[in-house]
Amino acid sequence: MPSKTRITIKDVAREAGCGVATASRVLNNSGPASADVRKRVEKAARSLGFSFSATGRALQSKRSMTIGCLVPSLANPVFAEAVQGAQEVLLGSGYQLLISSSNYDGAIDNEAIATLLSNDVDGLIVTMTAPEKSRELKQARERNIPVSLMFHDPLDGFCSAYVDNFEAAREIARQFAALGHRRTGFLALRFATSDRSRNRYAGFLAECRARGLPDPALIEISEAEAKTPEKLADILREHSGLTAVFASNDFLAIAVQKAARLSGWRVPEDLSVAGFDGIEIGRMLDIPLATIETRPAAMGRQAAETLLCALQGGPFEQRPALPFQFRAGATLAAPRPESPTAAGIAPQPPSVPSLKYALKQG
Amino acid sequence: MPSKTRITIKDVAREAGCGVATASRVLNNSGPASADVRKRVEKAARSLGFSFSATGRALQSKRSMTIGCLVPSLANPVFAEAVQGAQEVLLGSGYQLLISSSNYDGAIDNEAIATLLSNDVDGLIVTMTAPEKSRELKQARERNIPVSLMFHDPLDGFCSAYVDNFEAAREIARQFAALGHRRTGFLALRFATSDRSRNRYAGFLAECRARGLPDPALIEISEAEAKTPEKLADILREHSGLTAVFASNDFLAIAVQKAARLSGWRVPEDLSVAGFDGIEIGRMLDIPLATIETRPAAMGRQAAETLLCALQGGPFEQRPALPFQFRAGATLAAPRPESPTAAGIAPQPPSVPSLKYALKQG
DNA sequence: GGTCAAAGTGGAAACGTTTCCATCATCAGA
DNA sequence: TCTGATGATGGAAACGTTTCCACTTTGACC
Repeated sequence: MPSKTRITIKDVAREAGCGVATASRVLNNSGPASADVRKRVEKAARSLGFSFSATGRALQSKRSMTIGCLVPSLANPVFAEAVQGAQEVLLGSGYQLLISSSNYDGAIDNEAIATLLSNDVDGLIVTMTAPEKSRELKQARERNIPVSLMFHDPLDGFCSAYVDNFEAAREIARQFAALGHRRTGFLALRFATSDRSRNRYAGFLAECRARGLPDPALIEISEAEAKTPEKLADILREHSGLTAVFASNDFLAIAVQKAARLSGWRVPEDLSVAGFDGIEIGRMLDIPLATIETRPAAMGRQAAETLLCALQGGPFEQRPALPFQFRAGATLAAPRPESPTAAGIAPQPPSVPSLKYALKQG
Repeated sequence: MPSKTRITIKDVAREAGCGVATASRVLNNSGPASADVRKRVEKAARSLGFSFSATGRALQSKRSMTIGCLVPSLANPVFAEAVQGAQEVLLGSGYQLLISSSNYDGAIDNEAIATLLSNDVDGLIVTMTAPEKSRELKQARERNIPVSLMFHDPLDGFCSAYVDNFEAAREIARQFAALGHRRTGFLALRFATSDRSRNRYAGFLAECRARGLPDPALIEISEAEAKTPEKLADILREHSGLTAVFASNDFLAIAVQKAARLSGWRVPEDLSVAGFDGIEIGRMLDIPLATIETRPAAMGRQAAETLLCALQGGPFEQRPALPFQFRAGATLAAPRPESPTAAGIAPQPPSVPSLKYALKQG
């Protein structure tokens, strides 16, 4: 077998009959060269099929043209879309995305960052369990490597592309309250490891208290339970008396509807349900899902843009939180009047299924 | 600002009072070293916070410990899950994933591969528009870089982790036929650029013909149409007389149901619908979606495993196609008896909503 | 005490690039 | 014709590793 080894700039220079310095200048358009040698070098490069070794370049220029990206999991469409957004921004920039995922494991988070750092990434885009106490993330800053967070509230010296989970959750509480719900619950997945989940609960709780309503029940569930409607139904039955449930993401909200159906409850007549994230499919459902609409791709784009700006010598500055929007669905209605706590409050018709909405471009 | 520059093995050697060769041997456990110097080097490395530069290593060892991965888009959960699967396999292996996406653009596909190659990747995992005619992919082979395809039927010298779309689509045709459907349609997204979509149609068509049924209508739609149920409804109305539609993926199948509802049709009484992929959410729906269940994550895992095996000196061999399984839902029923073509065929009850199923581990 | 093998050690080359610097030719202006 | 400037060119160093090789030290055995 011919087993061609890599073709280097030396090969090109030899073929063109010039020095490597000249070949480099020609191929990079980075210095003077006669028309003659220029032609020879270009021809040689083409005929040999030469392409630069990013490694050689990185070593000499101290810039790897690589950006590290860490997310909990690409199996979660929210993160996958964010990465896709970042990828799109980076596409024409010359930067490559080195990706890692931790499967929601805090220890792996930090390991992954260390690995990315030792891969000489020029910047980092990160969503992780506990950025505020990550030694590795601090190391990145000490090395003057810009770090863009995604989905997290802004932190110390890092920028973040995020949506205000606290405020968004308050909006859900408002919607529930406006319909007359008093006994509500928050269904939390990965509460311990997700600051998003915690912020959503905090906002939900704060607004309920501000309105003099009882504290919402905090119902933590495992991933296994989240994807098994039967188990979910059992859990919901343990929390009888709830008239509205706020699920910490849309997928969970859809599972809750399935669980409700298994228990013989109707949504929204017997139970109102709201989600979070605003995945596309929620609008396609028979009973469109009420939810907070966010733009994960826009977060990825913003994180990448901020980073790119810093890498190109511009300022590295925090931008305002990305907008969210309440999407009315058909999963919300007033609680049944026979519920004693809701007595006296006039029931309202459920939201119209397909409401027009628009989000500012992210 | 202190602006610490990178700490190299030279710094460690100086701090430990030994040569770099010795420091390297200690830190890699790759050669003899006295207990004394070993201790000094390790202490120095720790106190300086040393970590290897992957770039320096790559340059010298000619192995970048990096695997390039190209998919059409991470916004499609099928691909995102596949990448996640690959990532999981690679996690402990020391290999990093360098990722690219082309947004279904064949030109970008090839550019992206060229870029990955110039990043000295040790292997490639690829899903693209036209692998069979990609010059860049051939280049990879000439450089002896192993290439694992995903989702594509096996090709020339490349291995592929795939599911047999042709056979799977035949299964859908069988299910339709068994219920008595004659006038069927295939709803195709990105037919021109997706061999998966084409293979599915081919299998569907072949089985219909084998049974003496009329050719299914091939209905190509745009992405904009796919995510706008109103437009989809218009399109479906143009193809009146169809009693069953096979959508080329689950998301589309769900959109079809929405569209049918908009037209006042009921699923499955007025229209049977089947999807493809087997996304989790399909099972949570009010009317669970009949579909072909595949395991994208398993494809990613297999692609990565095959590659890893080759990179570690083992054989690089094609494995059999990954299993698929028909998932019965509630979106399938016999056509209405008033349909003249279906007269005389006994209508069957719709499939049970929640059928137990199991897939062999991928 | 002398010989030899083994273990310990560090200098230097190599990987592919870019860039600094020195050299050389050319040419305009005096 | 000479001077100085300008443009073209290539040698060599540097980036951070690993590994080859040569050298020194140690210790065992006769």
